[in-house]
Amino acid sequence: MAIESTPVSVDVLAVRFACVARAVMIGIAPRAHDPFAGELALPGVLLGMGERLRAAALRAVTGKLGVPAAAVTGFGQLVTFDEPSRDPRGPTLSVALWATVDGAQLDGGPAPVRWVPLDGVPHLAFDHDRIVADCRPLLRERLWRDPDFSAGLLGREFTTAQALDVTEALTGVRPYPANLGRTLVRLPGLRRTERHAAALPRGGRPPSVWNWDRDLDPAG
Amino acid sequence: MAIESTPVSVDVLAVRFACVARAVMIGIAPRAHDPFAGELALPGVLLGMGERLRAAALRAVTGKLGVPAAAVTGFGQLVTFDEPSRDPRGPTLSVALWATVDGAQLDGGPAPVRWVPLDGVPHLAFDHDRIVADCRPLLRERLWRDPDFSAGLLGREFTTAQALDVTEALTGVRPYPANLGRTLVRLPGLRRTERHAAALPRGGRPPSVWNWDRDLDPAG
DNA sequence: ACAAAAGTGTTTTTTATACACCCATGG
DNA sequence: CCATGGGTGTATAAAAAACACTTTTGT
Repeated sequence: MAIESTPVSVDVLAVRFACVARAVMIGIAPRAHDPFAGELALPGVLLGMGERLRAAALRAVTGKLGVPAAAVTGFGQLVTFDEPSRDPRGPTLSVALWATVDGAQLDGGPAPVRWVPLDGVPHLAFDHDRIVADCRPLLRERLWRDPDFSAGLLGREFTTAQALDVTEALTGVRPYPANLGRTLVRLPGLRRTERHAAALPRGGRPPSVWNWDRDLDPAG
Repeated sequence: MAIESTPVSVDVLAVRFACVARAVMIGIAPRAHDPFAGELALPGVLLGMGERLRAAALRAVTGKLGVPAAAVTGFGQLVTFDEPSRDPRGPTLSVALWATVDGAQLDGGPAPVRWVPLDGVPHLAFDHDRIVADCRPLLRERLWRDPDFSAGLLGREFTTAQALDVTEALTGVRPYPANLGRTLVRLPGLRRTERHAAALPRGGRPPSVWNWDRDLDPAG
C-alpha cells in the first residue's frame, strides 16, 4: 500500500538568545554524510512515517546539534519549500520550522556545532541560504506576537534589558525602553514582577523582571 | 533508494467570487473513492514525486472540480497539517493551498461539484472541517495585502462595488466606500481607471473600474 | 558628582474608523 | 424628485513612534 511519493524533510531554524553577546543565534552543523559532507547546514531530518512535524524537529535539534531535549522550549511552523532541485539526491519537500533553545541548558555540546548570529550566517548547503533568508522576516514578526516564540526565546523570566536586546537583534532597531515596556504590559500572559535584576557592570538602573503566567510547554 | 516516508497530499481551498450572489464561494466535490466515498471534501491529490505544490494544486482543482486550467488565476501556501490520524488509511501530511478561480470562465462543470459560500460550508470528510476553519482567517488577512490573492479573486479589472462585496464576504463587515477607496489607491500595482461600470438596476452611482498594472501570472 | 540605563509622562505622527455631505444613476 | 449607492472631504479614535525628564544604579 506504500505509494511512491516525495520524501519530506524537516529543516529547523534553531534560535537561541545569547544574552552576553546580546544577539540571536541560530544553530548549524557540518553535515556528516554526502551530499555536502562537511559543509554547514541547518539541522534537518527526514520525516518518519506517521511522525509529527515537531517530533521530527526535536529529533533534528537533539541529533544534529546535540541540544538536550529539555533545552528545547518551543516549536512552530514557518513555510514549506518545494523547489525540486533543492536536494541533489532528488526532489524533496522541506518543511521549515523554528525551535527555540534555552542557552542556559546548553553544555558545550559537540565541538563542530556552531551557533552563529542571525545576521552573519555563513553559506550553507542545499537551499538553506534561501530558507534562512525567507524565514528571517517570519521570525521577526513573531516576536511579541507569538507568545510561544517569545517565551521560548527569552525563557520563563527575563529582564527589560534582554527584551530590548532581543528586539534589536531581530528587527535591527533598538526600541525605546518606554515603548517596549508598554508593548509588554499589554501582552496577555506576561506580567512585570516586583523584582529587579542586578544592574550592568558600568551602572544604570536595574531593569524589571518579567515573567509568563503559564508554563512553557516542554518539548516532549 | 526510495525511502519509506509519510505521503503528502495537497488540499486546496479553491475560492471564487460570485459577483451576483455577492459571496465568496469555495469549491467542494463528493469523493469518488473510499474512504469517505460520496462525502463532500476539499479537492486534494497526492503530491507526485518531484511535483511542485502549485502543480498538484492545479491538478486537484482541474481534476476534482472540473475547472479549466485557464480559469485558475493564482495559488498560495497556507499551512501544513500533520495530525497523523487525519486520514483513516494511515498518516499523511496535508499541505493546504489556496487557489483563486475566475468564475467567468466556468462552464457549468460536472454536476456533483458544488460551490458553497465560505460562511456555509457543510460538513466535509477527513479533517477538512478543521482545515477550512483554520484557513479562513488566513484568507481574510490576505485580501488587499497579498496582490496575487486579491487580483486572482477579483480578476484583472473590477469595480468598487465588487471590492466592497468581497471585503464584506471575507471580513463580515461592509467597509465604507470612502475608506475602501483609500485603501485601494494606496495599493501598489493597482490603479483606478477613468472608466465606470454600469449602475445597478435600481439605480445608484456607477462605480469606478480598477485594474492591476501587471498581468496575473497564469496557472500553467 | 557623573555617566549609564530604565522608567514615567507627554507629544507627535501615523493609521484606522466614522460621519456629513455631494454626485450620478434608475425609476 | 426620490431612492439607491458611490465619491469627496473631514472629524474622531486608536495605535505607533518620538522625546523630555526623572529614577536608580556603578564608578
